[in-house]
Amino acid sequence: MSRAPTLKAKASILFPMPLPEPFDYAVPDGMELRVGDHVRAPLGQRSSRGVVWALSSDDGSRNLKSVESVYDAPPLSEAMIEFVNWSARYLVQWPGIILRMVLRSEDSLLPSPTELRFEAAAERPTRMTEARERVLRAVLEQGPGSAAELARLAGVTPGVVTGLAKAGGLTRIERPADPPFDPPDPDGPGVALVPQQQDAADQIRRMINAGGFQAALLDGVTGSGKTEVYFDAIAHALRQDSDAQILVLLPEIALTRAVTARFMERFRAEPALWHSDQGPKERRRIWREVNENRARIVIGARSALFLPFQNLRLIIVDEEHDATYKQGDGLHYQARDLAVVRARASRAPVILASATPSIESLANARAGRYAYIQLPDRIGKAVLPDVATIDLREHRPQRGLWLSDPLVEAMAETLGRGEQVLLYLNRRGYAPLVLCRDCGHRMKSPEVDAYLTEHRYTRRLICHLTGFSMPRPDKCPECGAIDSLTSVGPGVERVAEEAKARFPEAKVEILSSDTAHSAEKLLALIDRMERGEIDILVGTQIAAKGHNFLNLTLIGVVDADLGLAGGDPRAGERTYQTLVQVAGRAGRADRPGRALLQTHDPEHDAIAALVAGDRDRFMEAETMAREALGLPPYGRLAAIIISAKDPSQADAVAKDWARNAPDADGIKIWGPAEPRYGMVRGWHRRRLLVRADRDVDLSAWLWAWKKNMKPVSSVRVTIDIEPYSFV
DNA sequence: AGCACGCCGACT
DNA sequence: GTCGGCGTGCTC
Repeated sequence: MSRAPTLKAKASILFPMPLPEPFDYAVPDGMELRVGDHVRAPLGQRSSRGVVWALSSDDGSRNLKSVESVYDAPPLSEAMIEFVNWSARYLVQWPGIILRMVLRSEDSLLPSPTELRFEAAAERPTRMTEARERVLRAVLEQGPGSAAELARLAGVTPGVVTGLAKAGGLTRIERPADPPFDPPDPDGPGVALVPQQQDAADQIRRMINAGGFQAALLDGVTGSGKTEVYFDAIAHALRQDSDAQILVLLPEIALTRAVTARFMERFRAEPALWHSDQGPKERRRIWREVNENRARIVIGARSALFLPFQNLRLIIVDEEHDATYKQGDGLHYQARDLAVVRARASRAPVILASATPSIESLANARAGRYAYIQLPDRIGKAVLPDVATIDLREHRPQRGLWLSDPLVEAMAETLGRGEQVLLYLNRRGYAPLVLCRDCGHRMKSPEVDAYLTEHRYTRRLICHLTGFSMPRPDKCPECGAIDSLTSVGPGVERVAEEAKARFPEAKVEILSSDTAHSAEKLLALIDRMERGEIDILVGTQIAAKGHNFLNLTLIGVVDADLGLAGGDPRAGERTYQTLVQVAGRAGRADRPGRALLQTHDPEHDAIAALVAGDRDRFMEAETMAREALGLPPYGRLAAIIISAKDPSQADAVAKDWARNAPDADGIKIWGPAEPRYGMVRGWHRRRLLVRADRDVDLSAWLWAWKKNMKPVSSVRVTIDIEPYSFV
């Protein structure tokens, strides 16, 4: 008589590491495991955190190690696992690399630690001292606080606070250090939608009602009220499913304080705000709260895509065209595209919103893959500004100056009316290049192939790529000539200097990532601009986004040609989008604004279309150019970046990859070539570019290629799907 | 990613 | 004689 073998359970565990596949472990007797559970398991000499990727029965053919322990936390959802698997395959990365993006918060699986705080007690202790008196005053003024906080406020040692508490003068309260998020209220105060907004909102409501995945492009000009429309969508999603989670992706998180306030007002609860420079405590809190489905509305930068949502019912990607959605180092990904993947895995709708949609999204909308929702008109009296060009060939500023006469005249008029001016130039610092007049030596960054930018305010030369910086030397490091170094080209500091010289009475300020390096600094500057304490604001990219400067009526674009040149097929589109955004800053109130673009090429499609206010014409021209070249979305691109300390080794490996590419129809390989920054931090880089027809499964082909190549230690190979910069 | 193993230079 | 540099290889 044979006994059925007792089949034990086997768990495949994925670790957040670059391992090629999940590893198998025995499930010990009595351990209950679900797919998605967070576990610890022995890996080599150590114990590592991982996730149960699959469960099956163990045939006993291999001697497996056992799972060590299970975390008492909700498992990752099936949708999450599907998302990780799918994006790993798409991005040609081991799944553990993607999982590492998910498990970024160290101790968020443990219960929230508690912190001890003290509040005023009902009665005073019998023994009072001067120090205790001060502590009590601090509590009454400031409310409850930790011993350290109260001690600092009262100017005593923390011992006094705890002593007073022991004596009965204070009550101890324990509370979680990571306070839970309150549920949002879909019926908070909202703005009544105008008919065109209502139409758009109804379309999105129908998508939500239908359930399941669908993508939509919400195409609305600046000021058309897109935000109210997606607020309505969020409210609707919350009403349909009281446990729904909603993700709102934004490109520039530093600018979301104002947005956060709007969310708080509309939904009567704090939204979770996720971005890269949020402190570890807040990250831990948000990760846990998202995982336990208490953080219901999450506003985040691109990495919020990897948060462990349990019941994601709606994704909104605001300013979907924005280039910052493309992650450029470490893991290369395009958050807008992965948002669509994530929505599909979650069987939920995704809304891509923009006033200047990307060519990719427009093409998807035209082809019917995305629903196309338009908001053609500005709300209220605000009108789009008048856009005109100033031909720099005709109105050349004097040597070393950057503002043409017509622009200066327009500034004088505007300031004379008591209105504000924004000068836009996407270049930080004083000058983008410093060179020696005697020997022609150009000041370069030591580890990269890039020029140093002069910052006059700090009197330093800075590399914007590596962060390297040095004091501005007074003699040429090459030929030793004294005072021969000269600053070439304009940066915002230099333009501000010129504006000050032209308008000595005006209050001039600079808005760039150097002057607004913290959210507070940025808000303070924006605040002063709004209150009219600044007459001329000189700003970079950072000034182009989402503020309402009601008294701003003139935008001067110092160099509208920046970015139009070069081999980047997206340059024209990006310039156009930025110019529309910048121009859209003017005349948001009932006062019409105008924008003046200084250019050497007024006939260029992007500039001409902007002046004509004819976006469709511009997009049409760009789309046709891309189609003719077989570039995205009419073809697929991938870059293989090979880097090594030894340049000849980089060359050899790059050539080896090129030689060993699998044969396939509809695929073409260019290179190896040296990219723009051919050397970064001592690593020499080479690049292969792959173009594939639309119907080719480029990821599958790249996988075959990658598996065919033997990894060479000391040489790094990175694959970048849909690269953005390949000039 | 970690971590151990391994094979060559300057130290008590 | 040994401590330790980081190149190479493995982890169910």
